[in-house]
Amino acid sequence: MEPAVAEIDAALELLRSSVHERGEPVGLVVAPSGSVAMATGSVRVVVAPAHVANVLAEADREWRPRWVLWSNATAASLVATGTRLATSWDVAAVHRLLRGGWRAEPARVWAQLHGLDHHRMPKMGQLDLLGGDGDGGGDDEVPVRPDGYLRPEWLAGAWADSPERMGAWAALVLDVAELQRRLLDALAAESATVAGNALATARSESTAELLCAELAADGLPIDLPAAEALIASLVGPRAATEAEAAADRARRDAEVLQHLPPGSGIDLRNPADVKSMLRRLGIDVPDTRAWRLEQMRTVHPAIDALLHWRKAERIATTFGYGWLDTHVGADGRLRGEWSGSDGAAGRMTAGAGLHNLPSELRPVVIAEPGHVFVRADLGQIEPRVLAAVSGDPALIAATQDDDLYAPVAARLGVERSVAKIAVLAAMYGQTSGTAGQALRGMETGYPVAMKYLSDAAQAGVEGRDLRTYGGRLIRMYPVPDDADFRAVSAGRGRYARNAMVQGAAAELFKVWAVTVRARGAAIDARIVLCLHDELLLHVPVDNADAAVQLLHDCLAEAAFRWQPRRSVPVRFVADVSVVRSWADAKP
DNA sequence: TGCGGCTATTG
DNA sequence: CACAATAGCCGCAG
Repeated sequence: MEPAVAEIDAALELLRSSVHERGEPVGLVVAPSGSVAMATGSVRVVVAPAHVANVLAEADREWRPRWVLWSNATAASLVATGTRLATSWDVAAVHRLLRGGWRAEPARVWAQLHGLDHHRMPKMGQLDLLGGDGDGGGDDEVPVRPDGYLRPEWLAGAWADSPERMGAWAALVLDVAELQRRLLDALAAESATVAGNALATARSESTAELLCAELAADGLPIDLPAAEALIASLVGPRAATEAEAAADRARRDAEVLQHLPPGSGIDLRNPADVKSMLRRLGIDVPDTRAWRLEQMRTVHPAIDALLHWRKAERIATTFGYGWLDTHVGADGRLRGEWSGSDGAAGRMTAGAGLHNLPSELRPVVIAEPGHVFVRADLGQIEPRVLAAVSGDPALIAATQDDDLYAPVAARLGVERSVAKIAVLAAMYGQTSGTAGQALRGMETGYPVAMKYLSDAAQAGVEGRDLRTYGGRLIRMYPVPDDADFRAVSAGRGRYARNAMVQGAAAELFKVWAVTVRARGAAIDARIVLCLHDELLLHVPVDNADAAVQLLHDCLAEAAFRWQPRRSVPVRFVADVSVVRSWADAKP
């Protein structure tokens, strides 16, 4: 039974006052039907699908609450019906921040917050053979069972069966967020240097999930005819039938095979075959990767042909017509799945080739009529982040330069190129080659930063968990007994060393991204791509200059918010350009 | 059918 | 290939 409109208005007014007067966050859930439930500590309201867009738009604009969501699936369903929220507390994102890993469904989050074994969570339809109630007992209308676990029926969707249940589900997510907030407070109390800003990270990571939902829905503008033409130029016209596709494949293969004795039966797609082919040509290589074969292009014509074949084959299989058909809509938008934080260090990831699009294909990423791209990438983000998180005074001083490697080279007394290798080697844990000599200079020149990195590596080797500057848990595990101990633990050391830098960089990047998202709305600047240290905005032509300024201003704001207690702040720089095609931005 | 290895691409 | 990621194809185990 639906409440009368007057009742809803009265309830919304109560909700508004709890947000306005007490600054309360609002739990928000969306049922499959499109109905929405909202809850504060004292008020619950359910809104029918027809009114959701209007009610949420006004509430978001007028009340500005922090919306509490179970996950970005909620944001995705809202975006699908035209609602974009300003800020959120994403329980799944915060769970990943607090505990590492990827899985963060409500049942698991709830169990772990309450100290319950998540391996023993009740499942749907499970009979309790020890004689208890099969459904866990207690009141079905309450989401929590007497044993403390959430009801599997509710988790499977029964929460949406009635307005009362929806209200309870929205109230529950609010309780979960409060428990998470307390854990973050405790974290800050126990380790002010490492996780003092974990609460801020929780907020920016949450809002980044809203951004991900929008990125997935909006997509990246592609000139579809240009893309078809480009692919055709690389692998030929689109095959009409399966047989035609096979013939095209055979024709490409023949370009390589013609350089070999006939009937040698080489499968170019089988690396072992290719390797034995090379051996018959008198070439012995440990593997057949392109960088290794590159130097041997002139040794035998088959090698050059093979490398060309590999290039075309990649377009044909991964970035060919099938890719266009699957991921580019009729509206010319390339859409992929977005994740706000991957399992390791917390970078954003994307599917559909959005993060590994070959540079050859970038020319077809073209702004829509009346629009331009404003592209910005952060300069030398990782060493600057290392300066910030380690607090190394000399490295912080180096960040004041537009080119951080220039003062580093001066301090080490080496060429700039050597300084760059040394800094990167320190962050990645490289010890071999030319890096070794330069690294010794780093030890004396930047001891604080180097100790930060070696402490991280040591923790990794010993299997001790770490937290990034923003509070993300980097889970480390003991090296298994049967493993090659030295090799595996060295790998763990490199992984840990890098995760602390890459993870912190990802956190700063997301603060920047959500700041741009928020401030950019006023000039219709939409983020259409996030690429680890790069933002691509799609902007009306007339607002391009404003967007350039916006990107710089938001970086300054993000850097300030991200490193709140530094008396000498690290300087971050962005290279910004206005372009019609993404390819035009390439330096 | 799922998984590890190899390969290619990106930051 | 020093760190991270997605993705496709191959051979092999089950």
